Amino acid sequence: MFDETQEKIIQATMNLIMDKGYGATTTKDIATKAGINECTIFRKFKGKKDIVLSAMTLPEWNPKLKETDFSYKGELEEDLLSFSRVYLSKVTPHMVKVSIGLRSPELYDATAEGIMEIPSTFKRVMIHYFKEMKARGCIKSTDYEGMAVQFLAMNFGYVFFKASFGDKLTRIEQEEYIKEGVHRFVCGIR
Amino acid sequence: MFDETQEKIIQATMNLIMDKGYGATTTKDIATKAGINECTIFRKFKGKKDIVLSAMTLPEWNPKLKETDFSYKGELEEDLLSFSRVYLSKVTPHMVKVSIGLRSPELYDATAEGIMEIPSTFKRVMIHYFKEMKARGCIKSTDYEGMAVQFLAMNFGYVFFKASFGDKLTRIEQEEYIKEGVHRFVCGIR
DNA sequence: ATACAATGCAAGTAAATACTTGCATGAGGT
DNA sequence: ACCTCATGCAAGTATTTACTTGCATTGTAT
Repeated sequence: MFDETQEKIIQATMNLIMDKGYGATTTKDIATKAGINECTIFRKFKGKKDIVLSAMTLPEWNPKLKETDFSYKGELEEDLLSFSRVYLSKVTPHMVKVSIGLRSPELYDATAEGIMEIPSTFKRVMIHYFKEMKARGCIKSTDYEGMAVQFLAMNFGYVFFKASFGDKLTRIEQEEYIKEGVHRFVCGIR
Repeated sequence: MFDETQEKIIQATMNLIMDKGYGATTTKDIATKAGINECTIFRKFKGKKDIVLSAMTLPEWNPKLKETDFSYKGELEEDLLSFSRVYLSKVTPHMVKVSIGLRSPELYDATAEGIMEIPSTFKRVMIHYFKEMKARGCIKSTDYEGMAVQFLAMNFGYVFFKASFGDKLTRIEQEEYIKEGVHRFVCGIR
């Protein structure tokens, strides 16, 4: 799909975007970081925007979340823990930084819908799961959407904090956070 | 502190930053939105950056959260609900948009510490509260930090989603979200 | 009325930046 | 050995943008 040079350019571009944002990333920056000449960028891509658009075709920079990524076997705590792990394997601090760095009028149209897809899918899957578990009598409330958004927020919040503040806000590790967090969440809905 | 013209400029600048980010906001944009001439900006402020720095001296654009903003009377659900309300009165979708729009290398040093202050204070207050409630026997776990971060994430996540997606991800209203969410959280820790 | 402070207006400057072009060079395949 | 293709290099262009300046105008307080 992309040759070596193009990959170096994409890599450099996305790393710079994570740091400084799209607008503040110059093509000169990109060339330096990629170890190539600036004009090579324009021989390989139509323009600066095209680099990002190309990156978006790669799962590395634009992970997709499908309903089929989730599986469960009917045990609340175990299932939710697995949902968290799937979510956090896609929505990494890395990806959060990218999607914030991409916020720019020139890119808004191209990226906006894609960015909402992951939380949207996750919410949908969760609602479906909660409904099923309610039917089986494992859950007390019928506030499916509320539970789904709360569970999503609990997971996303953690990643966002790690992306923004590193270990400065909390040193709790991801696995520990979700283990304890999911446990409390399950106690709350059971 | 600031005269009428300066306030118009600050208002226009911050609104544009919420939309497009600091880097993409031009002084021409600001002048147009404020209904003034571009050169007036530079008569009133040292430069573009100075507008933002001036805005940061106003509570409207840089809300502070103090430990004394929180009060409680020892009833878990009631207290946590009140904590949520205090948090959400400061961290509005508005403010989330501002702090994301401010992400820019030129402003990083000036804003970075301030941005972490609110979650940091909130976490500290929560940990203190949970410790006290544990001592009173109202809570089972001793994972104070985990509970605090989870509670923070639950609140922040909701605001962030509203800021990013409006009502497109969920139409649940804030008050309903925290009422149900806090209730489940309390069941989870009690 | 007069003085003064604030602002508009028009024109301009210097720097940054995305993007271009013509030519030289060098490595790999045939 | 030769050809081709990718890339480096150097120079350049057009545009945008933060910021400046000199002068005209207006509103307000004395």
